[in-house]
Amino acid sequence: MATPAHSGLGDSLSYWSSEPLQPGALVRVPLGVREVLGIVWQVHEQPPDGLSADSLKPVRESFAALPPLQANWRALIAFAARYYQRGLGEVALAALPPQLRELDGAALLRRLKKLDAAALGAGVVAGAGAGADAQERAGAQDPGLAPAAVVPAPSPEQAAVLAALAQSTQPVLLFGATGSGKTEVYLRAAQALLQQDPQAQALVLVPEINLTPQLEARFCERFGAHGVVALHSGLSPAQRLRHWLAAHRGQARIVLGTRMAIFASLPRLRLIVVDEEHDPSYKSQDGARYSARDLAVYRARLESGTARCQVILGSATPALESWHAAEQGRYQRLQMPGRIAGAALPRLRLLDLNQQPKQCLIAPPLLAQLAARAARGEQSLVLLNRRGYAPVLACHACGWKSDCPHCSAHAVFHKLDRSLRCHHCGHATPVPRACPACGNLDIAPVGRGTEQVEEHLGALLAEARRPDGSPVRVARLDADSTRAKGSLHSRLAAMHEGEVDVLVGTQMVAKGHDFRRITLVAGLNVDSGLFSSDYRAPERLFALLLQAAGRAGRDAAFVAAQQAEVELWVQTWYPQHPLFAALARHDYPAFAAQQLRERASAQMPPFSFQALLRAEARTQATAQAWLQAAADAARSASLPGLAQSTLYPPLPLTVQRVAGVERAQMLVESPSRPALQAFLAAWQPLLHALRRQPPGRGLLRWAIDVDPVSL
DNA sequence: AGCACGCCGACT
DNA sequence: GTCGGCGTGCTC
Repeated sequence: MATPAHSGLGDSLSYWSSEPLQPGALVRVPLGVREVLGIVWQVHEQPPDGLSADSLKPVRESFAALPPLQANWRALIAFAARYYQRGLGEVALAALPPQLRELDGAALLRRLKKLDAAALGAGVVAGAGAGADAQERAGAQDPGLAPAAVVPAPSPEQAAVLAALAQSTQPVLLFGATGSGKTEVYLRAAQALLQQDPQAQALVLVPEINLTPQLEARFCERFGAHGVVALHSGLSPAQRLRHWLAAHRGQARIVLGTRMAIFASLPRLRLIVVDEEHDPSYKSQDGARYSARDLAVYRARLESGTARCQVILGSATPALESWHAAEQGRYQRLQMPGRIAGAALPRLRLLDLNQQPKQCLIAPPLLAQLAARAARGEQSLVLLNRRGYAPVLACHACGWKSDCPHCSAHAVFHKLDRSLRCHHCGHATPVPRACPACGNLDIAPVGRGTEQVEEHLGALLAEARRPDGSPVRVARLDADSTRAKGSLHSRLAAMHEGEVDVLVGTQMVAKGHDFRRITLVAGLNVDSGLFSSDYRAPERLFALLLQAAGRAGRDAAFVAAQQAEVELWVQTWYPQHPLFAALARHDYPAFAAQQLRERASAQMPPFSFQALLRAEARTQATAQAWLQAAADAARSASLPGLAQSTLYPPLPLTVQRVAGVERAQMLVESPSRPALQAFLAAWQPLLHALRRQPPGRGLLRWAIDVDPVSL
């Protein structure tokens, strides 16, 4: 009747209970020597499939104070487990707040009482803990749906989209330029639905934890803080449990979160928003490798069985998969091409590096622009997708390079703390005085990172002045500079206050942040995105540059007052590349059409479906041998779906070794999703068995990645 | 996945 | 003599 967190064993285990239990009820059951949390999945009158009644252990206790997990939630979990080829119990239990696993019935009851008392104190919900009761009252009290004082009137574009949303019965792809006011559409769509149904709940997903606070602020401002909770891995275990319970008991009307929030228990879910739906962070890279965006679409359809549940995928640069679905009519496309209040879209300025002095990090015309804009009190954003000072340190005498001892990658030179750090495994060593191989003192950094750009800009702009005559300030924003808690916030605040004129950073700076005085965005090292072996690289580059460009010129009044030229500068050796032509016109549809033509002719996703079998072992040969054995086993068993699928040869990953572990993978591709699914489902038990046999001996881990986003 | 048991190297 | 390394196997 319950499902503990297994992988090798069947999907569910059976227990007996003297009390009647409902499907979805949370229980504690004995498993081996310990007692674990389980979910009642099915209730049988007789012990199922050959189990005798006396071989069953009893359910220790059930959490009667909590309403059971609903059928729709269980269906979502079951689908995710099946589709992504993982154990049911693993997916189900990973979807629950970890602290729930530690609590017994009495402790949970205490927690619920405390929460209800606190809520009562705050004048919110007076639930006694019994689920339906709590949900009734949550709805009846309508926590915080009073609109706040200043609600902007929707623009004509927003109004048209909202009208279309009200009629729509399909998943909606909201294709809106950066700065077109998509968030306002989410807010109003949520408001409309929540007002229609006093118990309805909305789920809003964002790609990164960093983006939740500002979105939370927007929603709280509009709806009041009571009914709004966040759900992401940055919360403390206690907060996470509290917020999860609020959602599960129907007290939270709006749940904001990262990809994991797609599994939140929401008994009255009526709206799902996936903001920046193209963002690769929606694809989980460990455990069950699910796509929160794809599950959002599935979940909305599931919920629609009971009542209307709308799903909105929003982006200025949709994933090609989503764009293709809209072209085919599976999704309804709604557009907001203009920026609110008539703000201009940045003009593209390509800097041909062939025409510039050799080895220059920042071409003179760009440097002049940065100085000129700072002099006028305008801000600039400089984007470079590499942390550290230089990606590698090298000895020119003997050819030594600062390789990580545990990974097949260079250790990055960080000048600020004089360390060599591997960005794959975290291994760090002090920078050597001399070449460790030949003793030569002349070892030098090769290539550039954000630290170096910050340093050089500081030096190059030393003579430049701001309007008040003070020196120009350069700051850096990347994972290193924001490691300390709260430092991201303080750096962003400094940027907002206008204390910083030029902000150098990794793609972190491109996301979401609303800086009013930015008029120039520059991309320094973008060419790797043009010719990468990863076929999704151009898509990602286009999205990154357009998203970064979207940071500039958001405040139309400021731009007008400054008479500023809002520009996106890109340094490249290939200015004639077609990607830039589409970028110059901000023409995502043309770019997407061109990319989709290429994908179609090469039979790549979304025109084919892929899965990866990944293996990790001490040696590359072991990993590959196991993958080969897996392929051989599949062929000799002629598994279903195999005839319509292609198994490619095992290959090492691009970064072959990480933290001393060799990694290899094998691509499976099929023009038919059902065929691929059938094949994977039949393959999985073979893989489990193969793990035990000779080729699997040295294997450390294996996993299937369905719909992988990086190869 | 946890978490036991179980059999071989460096420490109080 | 133990502490503990992770290989192997089990969980209704």
